[in-house]
Amino acid sequence: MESRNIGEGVKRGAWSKEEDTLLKKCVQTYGEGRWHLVPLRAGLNRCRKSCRLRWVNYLSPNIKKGYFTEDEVDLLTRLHKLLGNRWSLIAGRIPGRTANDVKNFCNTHIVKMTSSKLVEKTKIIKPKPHKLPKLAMSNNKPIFNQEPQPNSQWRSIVPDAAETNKSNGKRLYPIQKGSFSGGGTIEKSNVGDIKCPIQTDVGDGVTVSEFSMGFWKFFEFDDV
DNA sequence: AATCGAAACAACCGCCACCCT
DNA sequence: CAGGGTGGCGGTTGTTTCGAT
Repeated sequence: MESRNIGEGVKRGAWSKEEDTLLKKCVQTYGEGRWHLVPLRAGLNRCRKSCRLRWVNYLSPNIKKGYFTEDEVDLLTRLHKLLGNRWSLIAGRIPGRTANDVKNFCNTHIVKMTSSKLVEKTKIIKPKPHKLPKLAMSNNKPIFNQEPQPNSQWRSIVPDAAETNKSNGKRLYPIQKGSFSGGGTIEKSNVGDIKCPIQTDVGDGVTVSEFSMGFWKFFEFDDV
């Protein structure tokens, strides 16, 4: 790939080893974030976005390189069916893989698979009414970070990981299953089948749609 | 060995949400 | 509250690599 200098003299195109070294040193010294300061701190003639992208997709020590394993493909396929093109969200559930990796993989494999006649169309099962223990509510909103009840089925609510479902604007709250301790590596043995959404009346006129996949459980609140 | 098309990978762009002033 | 700056995301494009002919 040729390097191009366009516009304000900021370098574009492929990164050299020297640039990688400068960026690595900078992030190791100052930490991730504050990307607008990185070009200055690192002495790089690159824009903030380019620096961030290079680190996130290539230089970060957490990145797993190489082919996707069978388990990863299996998990990725399930997550893509559930979440659609939410690449960063999917990548967050597959240790070591970046959103760009996931996106590239899906663009070359999953799109092909779903357009193939070899793959059966996913059967859509209509949600069924389902009663769950009533959630603690305040002003028609669920209260998070509550202590798990002795007999509660779910615990470790993760409000920081809440996402907005772009198709309907509702909020998705991932909740970790109580039988699994911690948020460690996803193993195939921990990942069960994706279940169809279940609608639950939690009281106060609030309906919750529930998805579950392995030790992750998603609640989608109709009132937000 | 050369050529060509497909696949894989890397990077850019535009947009949007959030935060701060 | 409004506006600007920043970070992050998804879509897209460009380049490289690989495999078949």
